Amino acid sequence: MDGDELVHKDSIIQDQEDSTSTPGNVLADDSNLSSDEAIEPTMPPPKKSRRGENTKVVLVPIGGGDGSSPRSKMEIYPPPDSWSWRKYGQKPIKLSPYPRGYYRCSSSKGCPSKKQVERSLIDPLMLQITYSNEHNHPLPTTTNKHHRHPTTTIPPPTVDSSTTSTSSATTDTTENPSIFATQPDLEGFNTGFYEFTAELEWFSNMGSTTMLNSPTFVGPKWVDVDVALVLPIGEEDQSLFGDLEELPECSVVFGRGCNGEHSSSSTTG
DNA sequence: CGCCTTTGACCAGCGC
DNA sequence: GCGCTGGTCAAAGGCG
Repeated sequence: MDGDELVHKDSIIQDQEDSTSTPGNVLADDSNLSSDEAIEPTMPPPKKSRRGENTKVVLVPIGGGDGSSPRSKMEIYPPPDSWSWRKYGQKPIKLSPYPRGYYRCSSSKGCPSKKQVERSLIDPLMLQITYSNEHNHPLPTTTNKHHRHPTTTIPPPTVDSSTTSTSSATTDTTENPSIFATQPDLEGFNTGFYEFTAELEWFSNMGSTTMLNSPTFVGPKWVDVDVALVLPIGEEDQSLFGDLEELPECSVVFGRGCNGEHSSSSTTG
């Protein structure tokens, strides 16, 4: 399961924009990423369809570089990107044992950019972030202007020894946020690709990126990933998505959802 | 004082 | 046409 291990340590980005983009030019598509949001003329009318929108799905391993058990579930930090996100809702997903968080860009009033954060079905250690729309404003120059520590009183973990290590006293994450406060050499990343990572700037912060081009599990089913971005993630991200803890009732739902698919990819150890 | 998180309710879209 | 699920809005509470 070496291959799977890779996924656990890295994140995966994929364009989920209808079929306008072909798997073949996914890499070249990065240059079109800026225009992909521009909605091509062939795009269907902007009707309020709940799917098939201009969205980018990102799989982020919350297992951290070490891939050890998640921690700091009691603490949540702002999204590890230069954008300011404000949570405006959270709902349990039918096919997912974990709730889905809805975030909206608060960097600008009229910014339509949104993102949904949910934990992967097959890999509880993976976070699936779906970015919608594009920011209609420049990236905040002041890195991490908002760095609050919302002492979100998340209900005590369901003591699920299978997924959580019940590591309560883990305040060491307070050090990691600093990495977001100091934007690394993004200039070295100034390419067409950056256009795309503009909203995923935190990815570029990682420095190391890897493109994948293989089927990836998206939501309740596997799909052909147009483009996948693999990068490491810090445990601060785990904290960020700490609120995506399993739902108490999900144990039942999860049972049917993780039939063989789940074990086929995760639970390597 | 301002901003963010949390929770519940309501509305819209999709599938059967 | 009905039911279900997903997505968004609004109100309340808490913290910096």
